[in-house]
Amino acid sequence: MDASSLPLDRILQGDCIEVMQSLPEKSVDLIFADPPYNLQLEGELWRPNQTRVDGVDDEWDHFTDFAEYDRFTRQWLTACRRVLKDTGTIWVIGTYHNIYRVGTILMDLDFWILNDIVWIKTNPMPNFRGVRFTNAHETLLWAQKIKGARYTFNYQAMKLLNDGKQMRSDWQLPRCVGKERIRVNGLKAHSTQKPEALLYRVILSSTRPGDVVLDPFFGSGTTGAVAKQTHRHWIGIERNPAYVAIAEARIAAVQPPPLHDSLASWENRRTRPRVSFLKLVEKGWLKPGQTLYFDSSARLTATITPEGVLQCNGLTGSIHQVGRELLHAPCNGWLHWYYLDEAAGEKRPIDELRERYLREISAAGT
Amino acid sequence: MDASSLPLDRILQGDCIEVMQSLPEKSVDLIFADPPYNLQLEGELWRPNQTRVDGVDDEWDHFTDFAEYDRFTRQWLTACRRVLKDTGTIWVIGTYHNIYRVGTILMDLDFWILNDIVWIKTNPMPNFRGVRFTNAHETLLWAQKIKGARYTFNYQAMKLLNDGKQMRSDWQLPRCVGKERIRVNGLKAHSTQKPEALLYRVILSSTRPGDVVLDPFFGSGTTGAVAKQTHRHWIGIERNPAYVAIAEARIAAVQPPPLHDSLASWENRRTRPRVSFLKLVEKGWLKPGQTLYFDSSARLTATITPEGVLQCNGLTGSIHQVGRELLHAPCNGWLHWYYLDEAAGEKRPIDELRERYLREISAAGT
DNA sequence: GCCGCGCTTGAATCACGCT
DNA sequence: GAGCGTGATTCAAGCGCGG
Repeated sequence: MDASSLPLDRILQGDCIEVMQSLPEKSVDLIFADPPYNLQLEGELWRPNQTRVDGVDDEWDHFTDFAEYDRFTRQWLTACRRVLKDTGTIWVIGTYHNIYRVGTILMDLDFWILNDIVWIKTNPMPNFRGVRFTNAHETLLWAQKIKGARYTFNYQAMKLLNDGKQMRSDWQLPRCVGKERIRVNGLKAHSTQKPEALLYRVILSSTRPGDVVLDPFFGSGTTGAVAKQTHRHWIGIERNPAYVAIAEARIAAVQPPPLHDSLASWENRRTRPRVSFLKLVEKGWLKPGQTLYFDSSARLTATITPEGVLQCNGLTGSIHQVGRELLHAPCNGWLHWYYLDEAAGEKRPIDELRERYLREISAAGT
Repeated sequence: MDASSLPLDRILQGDCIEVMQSLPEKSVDLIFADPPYNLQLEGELWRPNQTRVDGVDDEWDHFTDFAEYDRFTRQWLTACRRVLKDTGTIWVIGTYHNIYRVGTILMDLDFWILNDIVWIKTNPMPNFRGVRFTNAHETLLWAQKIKGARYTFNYQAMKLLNDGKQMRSDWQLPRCVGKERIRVNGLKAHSTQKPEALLYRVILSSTRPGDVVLDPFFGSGTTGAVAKQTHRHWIGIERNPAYVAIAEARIAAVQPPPLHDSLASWENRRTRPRVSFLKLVEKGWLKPGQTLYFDSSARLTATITPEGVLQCNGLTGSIHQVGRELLHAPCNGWLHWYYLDEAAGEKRPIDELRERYLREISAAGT
């Protein structure tokens, strides 16, 4: 099989080590791997209200000892290394049960760690017995195949995702719950489905549109869904046919938005102009005296001044500053204020006007 | 040297492996270790006898470095294991450069990880070149010497420190800056001085007053300062005489507050005396033959026997055992059974009688 | 339609001391 | 050291229901 025969945008059913060995070498740009954690749970766990916790006891998470887990880890990481392009990078997620062993083996196989990232869960499961600290995070390792090689890092896209400040190594995101969690007959389809927001940061930060993303432990297919959503190619490998079916249906339902007006198109365009809110007033798209609505609320409103700042309950400041006061937290005003679109008769986010402005000046420049 | 000759509240100048080997075994309750990790700059610290071979290729050199670091790590962790009591625990702090190797070796030496904690820095150094995520955290591993052994975790003290909710594995604390940072002639006395708030959580969570805390990489002495402040004994080991002098002066200046009115004192529900249900019958507060009501229900009832156990539908057992049968789940009987208070004409929880009993024996003891 | 309340649930290495 | 009896212990979200 040569590089041209790479099976793109498909799920390959089978053992990930064997399947990867059958793929052409140096052919994928990114690997995201969510391997078994080797949790080693013993006995039952009860909540204080006398209900039982439905823990992870899947067959795929059973290993006899550390040596077997290490051998397995070394094998699949070696296979990953072979299919990665020399400029490629790999992400691996885990908890203290396995991530220290994975990190050591990554280093031993000459991967070069670029960052470790902690996914801080806003809604972790508590420690019901009060005998340890609440396990409220998981760890992601990001490593490049070859130390010193060129790699993709979309600094500006990450900065925009983080309110205009550099993205840090701590990511606060909720667990995968609610509508996003896939259920079959009311039961969770996969015991460890990851949130799409997590994969969104992974894929957006370290690939470009059109790149190939491989996930050797595909599970419910979150990696494929987000890759498709962000206009990346994807390859999934999954042993369990039931998971394959679930992931296929899930990804088929994804309708990617147009590439050009999403963060997904943001490569390292460090020169992307920042837009002053005043520009929108100067364009006449918003007018002094006009009302803006915070988070689409009918009650929280502000008035635009001729200087392009907001007035709200005696408070005057930028869209970010006023938003910050209302939220009592850091605030990217572009993402919180809405204006009344009279033609449509509905509220629209002002961020759409920023995008429109950027398209205009971009068109003028070409 | 036997346990009685443990050199408490002192700094021992020397190589930590040798010094620990000279201490009595199974003698300390807690170890906090902040080991060096930068191989290239600090290699001499852990391989005094090694000579570097010129002309080796990168791969060999690279392997040699990891192997040497691992050997050093295994040596000092083995020495730690020897001096720890069987009920003892150890904390190790590091970054992605070393913590994955440390974690693996900890596990290989049969330490049992209790938690990994991420110290999220509220004021990290930015990534000036914009080529990675801002490195905004460090990792602490907390492990016990022997899996399944009893260990100290002051759950309630931690909960109080965290606004009444259980403490999580993510700790947001600033770096050591400002007045706390020790300076000599305007320069940092130690390049990696840890904040006292970090050690406060470590020591408070996992030791009791009077326990012995050992720090094999004592540096500027933060561990000793916080241990003294919280009425724990401490032992510091440090190679560099300049650091020893700084730490000694620093700790001498610490004035511990009274123990009793701080979180540093140690009391919780787990350690108060257990009450046998029979005691309430002996006191005459409940009588053989009397009826108890489960969860205040009128239907589920039980009869007290002279032996202080319950009879319920042919079932006989303790308040916990019978409750367990009724609930089909683990049950703390104190919180589920009610008795009829004839004077008040209403049902009252039997836990109130336990509280009354505890007050009586507490008053009698003083 | 909105609000508030109650129920459910989650990658979890989840007790401890006395006999 | 094993067995056994006592008894300590939960947070954020989503969802459904009733007012």
